[in-house]
Amino acid sequence: MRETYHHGDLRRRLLDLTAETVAGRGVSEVSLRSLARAAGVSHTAPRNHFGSRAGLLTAFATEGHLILAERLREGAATSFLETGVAYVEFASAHPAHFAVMFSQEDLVVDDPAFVAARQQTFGVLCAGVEGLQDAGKVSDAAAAAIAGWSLVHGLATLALTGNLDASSVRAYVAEPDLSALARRAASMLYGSGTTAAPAAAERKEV
Amino acid sequence: MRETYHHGDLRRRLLDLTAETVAGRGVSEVSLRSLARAAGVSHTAPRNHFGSRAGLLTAFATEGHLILAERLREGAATSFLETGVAYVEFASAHPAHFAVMFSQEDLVVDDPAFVAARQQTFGVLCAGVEGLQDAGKVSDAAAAAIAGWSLVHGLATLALTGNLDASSVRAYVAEPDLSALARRAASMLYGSGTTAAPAAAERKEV
DNA sequence: CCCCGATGTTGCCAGTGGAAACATCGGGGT
DNA sequence: ACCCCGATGTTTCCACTGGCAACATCGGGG
Repeated sequence: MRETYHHGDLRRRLLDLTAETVAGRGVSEVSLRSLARAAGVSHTAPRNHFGSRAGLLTAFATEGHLILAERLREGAATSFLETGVAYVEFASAHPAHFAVMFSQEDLVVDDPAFVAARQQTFGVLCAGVEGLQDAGKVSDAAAAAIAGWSLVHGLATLALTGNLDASSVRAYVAEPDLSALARRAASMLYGSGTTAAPAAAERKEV
Repeated sequence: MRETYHHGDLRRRLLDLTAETVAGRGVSEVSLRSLARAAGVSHTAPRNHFGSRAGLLTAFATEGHLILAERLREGAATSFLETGVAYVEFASAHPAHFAVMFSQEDLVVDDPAFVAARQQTFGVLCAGVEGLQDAGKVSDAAAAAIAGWSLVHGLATLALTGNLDASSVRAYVAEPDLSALARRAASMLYGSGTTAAPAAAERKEV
């Protein structure tokens, strides 16, 4: 009843080890050989599952997009603002996945599974913007889409890379909770139209 | 009258080769040895100038921050909106520098020169936000600072990593000019307070 | 004039990605 | 029930890289 022949699901184990390594020491420290050692297999075993280092990172990024799309759908059920908050919360909860997903470096960008998973993420975002447009809450839907996505993506990126902590901007933001900060910042963009009391908004996120 | 003893300014040459390599094939393809070969020197010559691969990338990132800070000062002379536009235009004009500056990976983050240069960038941004606050144009200066920086940083990041082109969001943005797109998106954030006719705003940028 | 530090070279080592040839396990077709 | 064959994993090899140590060279300043 073992899931695979010899190891017992080496593929799953390698993806988990990737998450640990990226979160702890950065994506550049991810090597097929070190992961193989950690999993107790020979140094070419990972190639049977991912083909190459880029293949491993692509599979990892694909996993990330599937999780993110699910989180965005949950947020979208509440409001477009919460969709953005969910975006930042995903980055905070899965920093390793987030870092790899958008690196576009060392990724097999035309991998079918990856492209499909990424399309799910984009699909939820675009659906949210269409909702705003239909409700007449924004005049320039294109700018709203780009601005909203850029804002949450930039906030997540800056927070994860430590640039928020290291900067003198830190003097402005005593806010330790990234979710609350995301809600405050995003409210500035859609403040009048989408939510009157952003800090009190209820959420169903895990 | 040669600037250096043997090569003629190997340091400058290596930084230029780094820009070419990062822009063309990604930061992971930057190796001290390949750059040394391209410069026609032995494989350890770069170590005399940068100490290590991380040292090279840190020097490269430092150079980027000095350029960015200068561009931001020019934009800040016009308006805070133009400061944000200048941020995106820098990323577009110097994609290699931008990618390395915020990677926080393979960087000697406590390098004094790097920290000082980064502080220049943050200083200009914070000064711009203080200007907005003093003018009473924003109520929540902290959120405004984070939101503004996040928006332009996210837009630049998404554009450079190709996620803007690859996504179905592309259906919304026929806008080929990244500067104009940045102005449209940023206008949504400060539209009422800082500029009435964003598209017509004059600029002194090069 | 000559010493010494900046600059560059040669040789070495360990770690890595990748490929080929081979071994093993066990499910499915017969 | 048997055995073939593909999935999984191993062994062995190569080229490239980062880093270190010992050495060579250049030329400005004491």
